[in-house]
Amino acid sequence: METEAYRGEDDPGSHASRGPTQRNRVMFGPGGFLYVYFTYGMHFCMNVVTEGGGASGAVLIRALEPIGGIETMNRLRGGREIRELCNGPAKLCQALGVTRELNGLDLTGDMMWISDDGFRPGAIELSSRIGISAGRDKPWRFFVAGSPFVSPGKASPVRTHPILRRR
DNA sequence: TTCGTGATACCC
DNA sequence: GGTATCACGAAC
Repeated sequence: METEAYRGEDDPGSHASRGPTQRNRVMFGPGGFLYVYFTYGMHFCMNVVTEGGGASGAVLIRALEPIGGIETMNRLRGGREIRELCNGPAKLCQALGVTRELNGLDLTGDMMWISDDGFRPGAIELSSRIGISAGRDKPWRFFVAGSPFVSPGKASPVRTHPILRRR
C-alpha cells in the first residue's frame, strides 16, 4: 500500500498549485470525493479529495495489495502476477476499472468506498514523491515498510515515519 | 533508457 | 492558434 499527499496552492507539485481549472476542479470541492485525472495520453490515476471548505488537497493512491477480485483485475490488466496488478497509480486504476467517468464520485456512496479491514502495518516509511519535477523536497510519499505491493519507483531518502511507527 | 500517446494549460 | 509539459508504464 502506498499513497502520496498533495496540498493546494502552496504545494508546487500539486495539480492545484495554480488554482482551479477544468481538470482539477474536484480537488477544490468537498472532501471524500474521487479525483481522477488522465495523463501521458493513456493513463488514469485516482486521488481522494481531503480538504473542502474552499481549500484544495488530495491523496494519490499509488499502490494497493490485492485481497479479492483477482480474476477481474487479471482480466482488466491482461493476466499478470498478483504483485503486478496494483503496484502503480495507473496500474491500479486499470485493475479496478477506474476511468474519467468516475471523476467526482462520492466515496461515501455504495459504488466505491474506503474501509478499515483491520490490517495494521508494522511500520510506515516515507520518501519524496515520485515523478514530479517541483516539490521534490517534501517527504509526502507513504508506504508500508517491506511490502512487495508498493510501486517499483525508487525515491530517496526513505525514512521511517516518526509517529506511525509501531511496537 | 526510450518512447508511446493525447489532454491540458498557458502563451500568444 | 502553437507547444511544452505531464503525480506513467512497458519494452528495450
